[in-house]
Amino acid sequence: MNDRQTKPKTFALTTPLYYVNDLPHIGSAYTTMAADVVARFERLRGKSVLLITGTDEHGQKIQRTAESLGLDPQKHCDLVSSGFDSLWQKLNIQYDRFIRTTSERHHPIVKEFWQRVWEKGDIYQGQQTGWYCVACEEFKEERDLLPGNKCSLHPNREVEWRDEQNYFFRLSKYQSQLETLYQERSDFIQPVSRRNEVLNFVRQGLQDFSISRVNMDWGFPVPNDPHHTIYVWFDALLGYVTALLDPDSQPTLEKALSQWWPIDLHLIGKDILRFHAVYWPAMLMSAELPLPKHIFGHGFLTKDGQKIGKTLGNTIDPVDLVNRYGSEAIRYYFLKEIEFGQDGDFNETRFVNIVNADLANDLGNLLNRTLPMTKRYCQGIVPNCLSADIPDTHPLKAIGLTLSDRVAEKYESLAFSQACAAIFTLIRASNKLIDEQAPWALYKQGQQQAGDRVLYAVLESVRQAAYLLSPIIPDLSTEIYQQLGFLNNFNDKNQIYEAAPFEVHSTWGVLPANQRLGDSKPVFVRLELP
RNA sequence: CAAAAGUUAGCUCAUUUGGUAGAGCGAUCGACUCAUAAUCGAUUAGUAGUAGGUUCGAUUCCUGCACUUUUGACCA
Repeated sequence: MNDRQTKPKTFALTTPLYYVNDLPHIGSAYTTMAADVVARFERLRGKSVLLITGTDEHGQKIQRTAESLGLDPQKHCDLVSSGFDSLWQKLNIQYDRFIRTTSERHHPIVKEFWQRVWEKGDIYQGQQTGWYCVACEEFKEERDLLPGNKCSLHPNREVEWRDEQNYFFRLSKYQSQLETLYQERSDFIQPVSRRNEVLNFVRQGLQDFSISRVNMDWGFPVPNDPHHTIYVWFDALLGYVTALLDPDSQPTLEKALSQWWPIDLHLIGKDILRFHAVYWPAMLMSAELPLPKHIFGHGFLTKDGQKIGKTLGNTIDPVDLVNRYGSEAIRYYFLKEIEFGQDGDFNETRFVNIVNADLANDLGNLLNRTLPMTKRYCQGIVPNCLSADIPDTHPLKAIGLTLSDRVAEKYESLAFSQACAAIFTLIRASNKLIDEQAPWALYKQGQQQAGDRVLYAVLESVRQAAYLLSPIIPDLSTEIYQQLGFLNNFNDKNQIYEAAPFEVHSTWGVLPANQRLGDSKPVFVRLELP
């Protein structure tokens, strides 16, 4: 504790700032749930945590989408942005900052950063020439065009020859610095497969990229040249910086970077890896600012083994999903059943089966079969039993003694699935112990102490499991804790560490003997198959 | 076309440095009754994509082929 006061441990992490071109999809929900789990885990072990999420709202695509809907761009952004926010509420995401790139505090930060890079000599005016597809809003390589100068994605539209002045960022200048970075900090980009992608890309040689657009005004003007608008990515990445500002502090780089910088972890989908692993560090090098510690690019989701896409019409609506099944089931499935980092599949039948098997049958029922016996044979209080009286070789205690360290290691490496697997070995062993020891028979035979030991060991194991699972299923863990007679609420982010510190509650044997138990009822109701 | 990753029980995945493969889910049978038809046990199944090579021995190393996925510069 003293150590904590003299040297406060902080942890800042981000989700992407989601583009408000459309309503949130399941992929955004997936990233955000994972980020929330990391944030909750770090808070649980006593760190000061800043979880940043938000929305990216500039760019021509937004402007055009708004127009097509007959809306003012800002109005459109407000609507979609609040859609993200309300989904995060439904999914029980405890973010600390929600940054919108259209917020007025963001502009001075972007301006100042631009200025800094400009003074470094890393921004220059150049000519962007090439075939431009208006529908894509992209310059196209000649080799990608269909016969007749048609865009391959929009075969009914001819591309246009553009020759425009743009501002460029000297990315090429940072090639060797970036390569050194990847070399010296091999865990900067995770997982390894993502790192290799980046290494390959960078090895091929980096070209400068344009960071401004003309004929577009939904964005920030380039300082001293208002005909140009700052390119949306340059603006968006800096949202991570603006988000660090305290609500009442001045929007300056110095203020923003004074407290939480550098970011410990950028959690992203693999589609935006390059922006975070190449452009972003180069921009920061140019501005002479410290770099984030880790970038983790997770995989994509498929549905029933098929790529998800609007054209296929097989999208998963996260709002619909959470309305039908609740946040706990969804959080659990995506974190437990999908190897974080790899691509993963969502199949509704499988989802229901897994969640029922683990949360209702194994975990929920374990508590629900034990509490009634405790009521009947122990007057509704935790059996009068000391952990010290239970040998370390006891089948549950033996697992529980090393579980905390193993699980913490898994959470730290973002191996959520493996964390769950480790915890569930304890839960399954508990169900097994009850069957083998048959405490109801022990009590009927008058063997009170033997029965008490069984029930204590099981209740304590459920408690430990609930505690360690709380970053993933906080509502369920809270319900379990309360049925065990605790008052803790795992959603109370400012007090959970003080009330139930990790060093104590993550270990086995802390359930107080004679504690009065709460009311018992199933903590997780089985889901119906679709 | 090029590069990278992958192809292990019906499904989702594990198998630190090569010694004939494991878990969860599902299925079948049995046991028990404290419990949310829950739990426990047993069974089930894999010539580890394919064809070769190195080796006493390869899922694990090398090569060819097939299939899947990703990347190949500004698509959040």
